[in-house]
Amino acid sequence: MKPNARERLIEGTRQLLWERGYVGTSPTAILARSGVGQGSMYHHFDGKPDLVLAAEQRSAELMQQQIAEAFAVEGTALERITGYLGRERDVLRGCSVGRLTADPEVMADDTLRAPIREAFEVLHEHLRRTIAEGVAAGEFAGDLDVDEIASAIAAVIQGGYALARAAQAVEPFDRAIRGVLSLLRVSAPRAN
Amino acid sequence: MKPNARERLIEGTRQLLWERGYVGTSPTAILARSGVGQGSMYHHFDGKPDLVLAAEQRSAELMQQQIAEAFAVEGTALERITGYLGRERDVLRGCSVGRLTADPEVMADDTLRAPIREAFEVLHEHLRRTIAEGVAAGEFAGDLDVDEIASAIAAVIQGGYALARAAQAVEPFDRAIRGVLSLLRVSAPRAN
DNA sequence: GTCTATACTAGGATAGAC
DNA sequence: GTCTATCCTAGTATAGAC
Repeated sequence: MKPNARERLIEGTRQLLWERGYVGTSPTAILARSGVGQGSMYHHFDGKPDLVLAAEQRSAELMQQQIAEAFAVEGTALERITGYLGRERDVLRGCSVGRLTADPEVMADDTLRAPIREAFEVLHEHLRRTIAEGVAAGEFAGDLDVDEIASAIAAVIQGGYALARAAQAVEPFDRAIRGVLSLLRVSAPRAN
Repeated sequence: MKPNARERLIEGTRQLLWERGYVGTSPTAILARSGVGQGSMYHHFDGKPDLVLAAEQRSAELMQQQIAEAFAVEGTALERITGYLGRERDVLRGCSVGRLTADPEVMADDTLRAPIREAFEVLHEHLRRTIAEGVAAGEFAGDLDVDEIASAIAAVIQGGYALARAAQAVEPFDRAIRGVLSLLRVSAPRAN
């Protein structure tokens, strides 16, 4: 029961976009990666942008699933945030969604940019809500701006990938994550 | 006295790399941007990788200059860090050095990766030292790991660009910066 | 639906004139 | 040193057979 051509094209394109971005992803490479022929691709999709959009939507969907799962667990706010940040990640590969922010073709086209924007909005909303709960529970300092902290945490993840890739080592990513978590922890009202 | 062809090729390539990355930067585009002819390019450089390396080195050099300037000012540790984070930046354009971490061709080649790695090392070192001074001066909590905080701050900058580009708005970048600074401030020993 | 054949443009580099 | 002409391959898409 091998997956159908359409599915394989989406997944092949998704992988290539993740590794090489929009310009770096050629139809020829997609066909080779997906193991289908030229005609099959143009039967299922209008062309490269159409196929890319489908692949982006898939990546965004997967990211949103992982976010939902990570934040659905029981625990304190700090535990849930720590859990999401500590998820198993192929750090040197980076983020399949964040990678696309580097592509001018994607950023310049509102349709192609939408899945990226939405995935980050969903992450921000989960972080925001969790941080607000933590503040309410006295876990974090009450004078923190929840949107600012949420953006800082999301940025640490994305930027952590960049630092790690530059060093070709996972350590800078892990350090950055531990750093922001230690700041969050230390921000706790003196009660603790 | 227009700049010579060599200089214009480096600057044109630097701009294109910044916008479009390695695969997205074609010799043809470089020539158009630089206003020189084909022969001129292959006279001064061995080919695309050689020219790209020169352009990368220029970007890394500029980044290191800006870092040195920002951290050379008088002030508390927090003021110097805030100063660097608040530097004037074309946020939606992103980081000319960080952009290249997305390129597999650059990351896979140690020579092409070196300028990126070094620029981030220099930034890390300045942040690390400044944070250590802040801890010594009682500005920040003493139980913070300076390397972790330095990595977190560097990551917020790079990740902030990604968030801003995804939203096509500067606000997420600014929020992330304010967020990490507020955590740093709030981490201060209760003395304040 | 999927394949192969074909077409056209652009990427990347060389040769040789000036 | 710089330019134009030329070359070959790969990117992107269409046509039409099976």
